[in-house]
Amino acid sequence: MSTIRDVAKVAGVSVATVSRVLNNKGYVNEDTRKKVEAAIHSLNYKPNSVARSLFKKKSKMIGLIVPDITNPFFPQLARAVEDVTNHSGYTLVLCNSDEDIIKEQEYIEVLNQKYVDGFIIVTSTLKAEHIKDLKVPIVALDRPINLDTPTVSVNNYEGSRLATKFLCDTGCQKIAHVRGPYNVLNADERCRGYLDEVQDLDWFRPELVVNGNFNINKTKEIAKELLTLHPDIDGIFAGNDLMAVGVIKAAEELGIKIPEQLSIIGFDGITLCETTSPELTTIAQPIYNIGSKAVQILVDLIENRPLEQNNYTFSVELIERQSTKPR
Amino acid sequence: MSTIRDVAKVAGVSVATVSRVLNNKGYVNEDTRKKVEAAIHSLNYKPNSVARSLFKKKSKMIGLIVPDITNPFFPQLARAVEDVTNHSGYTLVLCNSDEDIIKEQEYIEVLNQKYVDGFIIVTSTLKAEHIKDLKVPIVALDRPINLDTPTVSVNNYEGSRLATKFLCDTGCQKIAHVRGPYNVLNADERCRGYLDEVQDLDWFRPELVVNGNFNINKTKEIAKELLTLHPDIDGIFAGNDLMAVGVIKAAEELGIKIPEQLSIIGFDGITLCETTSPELTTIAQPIYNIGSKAVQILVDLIENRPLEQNNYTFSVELIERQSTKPR
DNA sequence: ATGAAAGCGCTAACAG
DNA sequence: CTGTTAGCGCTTTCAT
Repeated sequence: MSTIRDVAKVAGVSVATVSRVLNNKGYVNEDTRKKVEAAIHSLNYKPNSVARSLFKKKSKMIGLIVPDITNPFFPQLARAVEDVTNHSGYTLVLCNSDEDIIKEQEYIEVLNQKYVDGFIIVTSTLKAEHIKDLKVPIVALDRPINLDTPTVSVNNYEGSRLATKFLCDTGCQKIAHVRGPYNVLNADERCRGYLDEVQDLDWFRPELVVNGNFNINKTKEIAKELLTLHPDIDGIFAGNDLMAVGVIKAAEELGIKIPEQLSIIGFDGITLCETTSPELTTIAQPIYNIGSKAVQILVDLIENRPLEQNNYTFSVELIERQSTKPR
Repeated sequence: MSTIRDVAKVAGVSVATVSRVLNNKGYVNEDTRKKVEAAIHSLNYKPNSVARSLFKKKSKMIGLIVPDITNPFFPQLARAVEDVTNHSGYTLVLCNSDEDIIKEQEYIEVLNQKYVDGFIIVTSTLKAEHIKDLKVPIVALDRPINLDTPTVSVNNYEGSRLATKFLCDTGCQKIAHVRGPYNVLNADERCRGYLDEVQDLDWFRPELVVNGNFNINKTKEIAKELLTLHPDIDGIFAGNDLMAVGVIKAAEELGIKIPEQLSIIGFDGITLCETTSPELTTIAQPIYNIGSKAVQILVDLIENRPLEQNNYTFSVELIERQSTKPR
């Protein structure tokens, strides 16, 4: 590996001049520039990014922390984030926190040491106090951290009303909700949307809301219980697609026909919806767009461009497939 | 952020001494060590890892390059790799190459600049020539790169014979194979296993092997065609689980009952197998173990411990579910 | 056992 | 327009 000194020597100039042409900064005569470029080329010189980082306290890396890389929603999201990150001239470091605040903090610590330029974080555990000492910008994705932190998410409340209304409109008479974990804001919002849509209807009972914890197997068990206890349930809105799959599994084991006897609708719009039988009707998030927007905002912040807004809320869309009756 | 100088000043010693206690290296008097540790503590000092990297040309990071993070096999693998990486005191940088040799090379280039200590690579495009200049160790995972590069994979050939034999044993009379992309070694091996098992049987025809490219939708289309052309096919071995799902979809659209009329078996053993209806019989790889072993080897290489073997081949296991007839 | 000083490869004043 | 030089924060000889 050749260094800036080697280039300077070959080009017959000083390291400062080489640095200037490298960074397109300051005056440099056209002829010397040519000489330097030739030297760079002939030596196949690449500036050492660690040395650069040490001086600049920047790294051209951004960190993405997600709670569970094995939930297909996050690879799809990460894919979008990676794309835009690369196109913006940065490198993505993808970290999996297991929703564990210790791991989250360790990753933040390590990456911070490495001078990452910013973070995109999906978290329900990290609070304002945990990030207040960070000198680099942060964008909260999917779930807000606090009001000060720029946030990109979708309209979970509207989406869940849409889902619930759709079940009503297609003839469901008793609709249950399998919600995600408490204190995960999107799960709470989706639950609130469901409640606001149905809680004044005469068939409504609080027992129709159960917690599936964003987990297939947990949901399968709890849905079996629910459907056994209330055999007249004919519609279930699951707080995410993973849990909707759990509901399908439960119905299957109980010999309940979908959608004839039971309609199911999920939330997220991951590709998994198309692999189940029946394929899953869902409220689809614009996954690529939210990932992409989060990076754009972060890069704007890193490069000191002012933000137009602090919060971006995307809208969701109902995608009708086979797990619900046609409208 | 305090520096080693601040610590030295507070402790009343030189930076060299601080460095010595930091690294547990060289002689340092017990009392001075205490003083230094106290200073470190009181300043909440953390050594700057970029400065350290610059000097040592190491970074305590390892890079993992996978071809497609949205194929659920890779998140599961990445999860294992991340786990062991962290436990070994390293940080994982997860990169998605889209099977694109340009992106692979860019990632290698960038990470190399950042002094990553080693790479774990899953690739079918990268060849020996592309990595020969790398000074850091590399481990090939899932797919070999060349004979010199330590490789961790599974016995694809045996696994596919096992799958094919199982279809025969459960009464299938005409078995087709949906293979993965050409020149992806595991796809080639799985195809070879199938062929060696059936090509001498009288019903065998070369047209029974079709290419699904490791892709659900591609497979669905091609399987519909195949099953229409050869309605007497009663067993399909798919080269991975994703393609097996494509086959399920195709059968569904054609009104073919699984497993009564058609048995399907996949390969990989990803969790997706349990979300389909019927659930998918598959040849399961020990995903966690292969990821884990790859890291162990890489870390041994990085830390100059000799390798016991250059190649680790794990065995696979048949998991019977609902997409095949019981034995 | 400890300290002074050189240097990892780069950038940015500052001087000329 | 170009060169000299002082760091960025750390590790490691080499003296003492």
